[in-house]
Amino acid sequence: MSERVVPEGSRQRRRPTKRGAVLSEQLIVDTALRLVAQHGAEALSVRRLGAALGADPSALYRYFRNTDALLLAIADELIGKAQDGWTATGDWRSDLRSMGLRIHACYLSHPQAAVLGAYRTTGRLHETRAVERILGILRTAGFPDALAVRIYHAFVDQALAFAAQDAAALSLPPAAREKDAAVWHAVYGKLPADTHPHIAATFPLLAADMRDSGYPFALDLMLSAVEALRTRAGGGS
Amino acid sequence: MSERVVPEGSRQRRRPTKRGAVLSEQLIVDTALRLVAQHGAEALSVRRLGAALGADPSALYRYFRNTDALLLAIADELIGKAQDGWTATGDWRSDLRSMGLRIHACYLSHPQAAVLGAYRTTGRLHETRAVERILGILRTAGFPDALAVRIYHAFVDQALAFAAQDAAALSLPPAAREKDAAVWHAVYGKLPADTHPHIAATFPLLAADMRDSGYPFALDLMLSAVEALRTRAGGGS
DNA sequence: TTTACACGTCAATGGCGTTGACGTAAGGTC
DNA sequence: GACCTTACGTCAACGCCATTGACGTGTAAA
Repeated sequence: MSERVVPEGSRQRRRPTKRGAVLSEQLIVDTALRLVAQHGAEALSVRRLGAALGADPSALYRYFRNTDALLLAIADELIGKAQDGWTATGDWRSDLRSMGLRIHACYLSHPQAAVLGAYRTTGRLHETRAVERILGILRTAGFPDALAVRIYHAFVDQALAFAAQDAAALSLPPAAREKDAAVWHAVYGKLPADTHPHIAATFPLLAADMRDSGYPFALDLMLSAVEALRTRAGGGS
Repeated sequence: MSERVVPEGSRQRRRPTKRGAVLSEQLIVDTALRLVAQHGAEALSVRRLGAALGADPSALYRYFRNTDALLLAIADELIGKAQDGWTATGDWRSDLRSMGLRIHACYLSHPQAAVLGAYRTTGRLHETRAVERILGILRTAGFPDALAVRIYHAFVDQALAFAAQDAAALSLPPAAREKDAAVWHAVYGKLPADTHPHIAATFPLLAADMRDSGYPFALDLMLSAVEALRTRAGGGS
């Protein structure tokens, strides 16, 4: 069997579907994002996507080898959205900080899609750009290569992991989400001090703190530690 | 339709299956964990689990309302396993460190369950015990309550987020996982220095570092930052 | 105008979770 | 031991899923 997928660049014969849609990689990814935004991650199937596009489901296999390839394309689109309009200030700490918060915020604004792609390596355009930028921030700041790489890895994984985690919680079915939230008061608020003294002693603080994401504080902790490493490693400024 | 599931406590008629197995909630959860451990995440389906138990797949619906309930039961088992045999040394930093690494490692050994359970608040026994322990470590170390709570939150979310993230990557179908790994060499190794100078300059380091989880280093960074906070906040020792 | 083939369509395969109906054997009662 | 109730294992079916090979049509190049 010869390859079914034709790379987007060398595509020339575009033929409308029965229902008049003219397909393209971009149209498919956009439609998929819209589908997920409107009906949740579980609404994303080849069959439904085909229906939303006005095409036979199997037509998608002319554009993506399988659903996994499609997922990667969607994930990369998200990474791109997160970086749109970002510019470096030259201060490594605030640059990393803004980059991290942007990734987190962007993924949270497309929670269902984030869940699907946050742990993938796409190797696509937007991803390589992000990698290059973050590595650039660190190396320009004077971190030696080996250290810059380790920090890059920890930083990126942390941003994506928190983003995926918070996105996943956001995209639970409303019933399950409310029930999970209620557990804090229903269970933790009622634990007796003799069996759970530390929870009992801090409960109001705990319940308040757990309502928001732990990411911003975790990010600042990481950046502080990195700053300490930098001065010790002999950086200046 | 009356409820199909009978709570485990009030179960009295145990009837062997055709192939001689006597089912129970515990046996099902254990078998599911074994299935995942032996044959990978994709081996966990109701039909295969039924086969592994020597029972008709639909028999499971006498014990769990649906697969989600089954997966939550499995996840709860995981929280317990992560803490089994853990004891405090009294040194807050190494206690937090071992707790974080345990959670991470335990979740990674059952990826499928970890993915589903890591962002849920169950409020069940094992979970409250873990919360109490971690808060205890921090408060005993002298952190004031408000700070202890913020650190607790960042620490736990980070451990669970990384665990879920790495577990998700692990539970990809083998084909996709290998492809993601291969991308590092196929794409990042071939980026030219004029468009991606930082990636080109650090590629061997990058490819090597990305093979492992970023969590241990991220955890150490967090602990270092916390230690700095503690001395500044006026703790002793 | 002709020709080649890209690509949308169709039909089929084998997997999945889940459900309603059914009968059998287990347990309680006498 | 006989009888009843019903829990629960089994069967068959439904509708979903991703994926694939064959087919034919319309497009674009020659």
